[in-house]
Amino acid sequence: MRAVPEAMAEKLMATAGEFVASWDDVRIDDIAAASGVPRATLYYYFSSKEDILAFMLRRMLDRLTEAVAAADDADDDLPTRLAAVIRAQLSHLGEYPATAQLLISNLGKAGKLPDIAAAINASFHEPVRRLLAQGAADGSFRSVEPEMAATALYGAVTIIGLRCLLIDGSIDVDAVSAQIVPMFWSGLRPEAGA
Amino acid sequence: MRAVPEAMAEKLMATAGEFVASWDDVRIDDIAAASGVPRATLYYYFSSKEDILAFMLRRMLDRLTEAVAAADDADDDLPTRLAAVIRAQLSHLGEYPATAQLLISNLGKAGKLPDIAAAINASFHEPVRRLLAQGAADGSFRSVEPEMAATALYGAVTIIGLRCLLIDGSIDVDAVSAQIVPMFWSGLRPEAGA
DNA sequence: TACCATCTTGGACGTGGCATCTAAACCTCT
DNA sequence: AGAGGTTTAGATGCCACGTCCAAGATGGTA
Repeated sequence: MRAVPEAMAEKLMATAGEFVASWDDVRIDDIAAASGVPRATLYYYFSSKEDILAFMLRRMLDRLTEAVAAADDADDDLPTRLAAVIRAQLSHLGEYPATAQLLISNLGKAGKLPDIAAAINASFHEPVRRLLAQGAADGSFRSVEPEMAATALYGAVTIIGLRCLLIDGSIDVDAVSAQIVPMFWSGLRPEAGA
Repeated sequence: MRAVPEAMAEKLMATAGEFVASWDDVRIDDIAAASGVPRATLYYYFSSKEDILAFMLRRMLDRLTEAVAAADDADDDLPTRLAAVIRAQLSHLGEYPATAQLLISNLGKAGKLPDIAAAINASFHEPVRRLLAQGAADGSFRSVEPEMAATALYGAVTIIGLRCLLIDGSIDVDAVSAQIVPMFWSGLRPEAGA
């Protein structure tokens, strides 16, 4: 597989919004027209339509992985770090709404590609799992099974982000964080003093 | 659209497992062969391949809606009812793993069908939202925004269920519930007395 | 400049799967 | 027995994907 030129990658990512409706209904010619990259050129770099999708998803997830890593400051305490990671994930979903929706809408195809599945894990699941495991060990968090708790958080954050995108068209990261982080922190149990 | 005979519906649901790999890679002829329903007959009842998928998803979701409604006993207190609803959802995912995965893998296609989206809402989101709203009003739950909290729970439960199916091949409802219900209830905050 | 490898692109083409159509059975009533 | 709905096999049209080719552009090197 040839290395995709940066200019072309940008053109593709910029037009991802056109394809959100339904990947199956998008023809290769549509992708060519929307991105300005001729069809023959697309096939020079990509082996199939699915390969184009995989490229866009991988690129989006790689950026997310970086953004999450950058947001996680090892100097802070664990609850702060967890909140920062969740914020970064939400914020990234809001920044690349089209590719994010593309990812969710095509989990089936994405799941078949091992590297995409690994990228999802690296961006969403693994950072959270690590923080939870650390926190369970040093008492910063209640002792929960890190694996399952991480999955729960991943599911909650992703679906909430997606729902915001579908309903509002964008994500108000501050407002959403303010809602959900305390919920993760304190649960649904009523305040003792209330 | 003609009413699908019950026998045929059962045949289709029974063979859903064959199609999990990737709906796109399944040909109409494969569906015919696997289910024993001839191709021409399929087209007598369904207008397209997508329509067959929609039918299976709708049927699965309708059953889930019923199962959740049946599990929710209005005589119990709200935390118990919420736990029961979550159990029912998990249990149903485990009972129909093939269709459940089919649903998640094809959210994109499902999203195009408004009635499927409504059915997802009716099965997963709405029952939880109602309980949370009630609980916030009468003090059984901490006062959270029911809309967002319901989405969070829906995301967490669904993704956890799916992950169990992918990794273990089945869902141990008791074990999973025992893990996540306390987590939803008490959050990640360490026990005061710990 | 001349040359070569790589990239870029338009257009023609083969293939395979979806969906349609037809017509022949096959019920199940009345 | 006749009418109206159902079930089915097979032929066909169509459309999108992916392949191929041949001609130009580009850029580095002798």
